[in-house]
Amino acid sequence: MHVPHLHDWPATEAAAVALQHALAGRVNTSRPLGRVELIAGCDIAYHLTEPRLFACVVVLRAKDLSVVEEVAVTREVTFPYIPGLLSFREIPALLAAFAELRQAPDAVMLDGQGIAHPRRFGLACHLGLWLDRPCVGCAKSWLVGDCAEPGPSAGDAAPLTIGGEEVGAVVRAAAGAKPVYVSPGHNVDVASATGLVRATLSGYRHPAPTRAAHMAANRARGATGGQCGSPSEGHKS
DNA sequence: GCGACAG
DNA sequence: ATCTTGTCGC
Repeated sequence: MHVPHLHDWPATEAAAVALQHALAGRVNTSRPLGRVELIAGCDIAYHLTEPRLFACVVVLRAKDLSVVEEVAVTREVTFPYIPGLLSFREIPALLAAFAELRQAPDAVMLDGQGIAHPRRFGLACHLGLWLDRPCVGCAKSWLVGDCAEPGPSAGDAAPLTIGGEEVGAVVRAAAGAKPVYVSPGHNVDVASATGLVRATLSGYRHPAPTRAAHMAANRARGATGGQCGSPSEGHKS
């Protein structure tokens, strides 16, 4: 799919924060999600010893959650991990992966926060702006906000708020599993973001799109990234 | 007194 | 994110 240029990449933490403030105002989380036939899940796996990462995008048919396309790319890590600035580390590679996609998905889901972010500009917001497409954040852990423990059953959810404002939901994707933190990234409202996650539950801790992407990313790494041979039988020098 | 920091 | 073995439960 075609990915238009949005901005150049900042090299410093201060510049990145400034860019977040500048772009946050362009995020739209007031619109319900329209028809979703194709949904993309994306994730990244890191090389075990080198500063390199593997970005993967998996497109699923919303109807039956079957995989229709998958693409993986590898890139050099160019930005450090700083809580609140994750997108600057992972988006460049994700964009490269999306650029190789044959079909443009109707919605995107990823591991990370949307507006449930200190500056209301999490990974899902940033990627959503770049792709100019509905994007939902589905993180494995808390970053900001207040919430209650969701019910014990799959699909149970509790609102996630910041200063009284509802920014997302904590969703139990599977009974007996730790909940997931959902928040809209761009071109989706809180209800639709939560609805999309609940509509793609597959019996595991993570919804199908993000789960498939996570596995695909690890597979991509395995082909060239992971260590080879056992630690004890490595070449001696 | 204060204290969750995405991946 | 990544390292890590066995183990408890369906």
